[in-house]
Amino acid sequence: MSPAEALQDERVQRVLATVDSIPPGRVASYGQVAEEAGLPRAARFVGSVLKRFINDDEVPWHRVLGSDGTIRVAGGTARDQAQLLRAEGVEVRRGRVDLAECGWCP
DNA sequence: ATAGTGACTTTAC
DNA sequence: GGTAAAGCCACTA
Repeated sequence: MSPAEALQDERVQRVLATVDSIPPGRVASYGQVAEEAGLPRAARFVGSVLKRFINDDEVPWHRVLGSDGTIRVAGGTARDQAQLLRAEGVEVRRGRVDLAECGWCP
């Protein structure tokens, strides 16, 4: 494995680890996750990674939302995300989550 | 190396 | 409270 390859893989691993570290019943924004992962402004990158891992049951991608707690997901995936969040005890209203109540505080 | 793209964020209207 | 534009990072072609 080449160094560069390992590096980009490490970034992904970092993001996944951060998302996995989000406690149940809590949600975090892309920027928040990116910052904790060591990529202060790579919120877009975080989204891209999560998109690739939607089929992965080991990653709680549904706990990651927009900066205002709004679900920035396209398609029917948003409904699944809201449903998953509700199943964890997160109150989802009109495609939105109350960050003041369920926001992740690291 | 250049250009285009994306589940973002912030500021302004 | 929506819509628009610019800025940001990393990836892919």
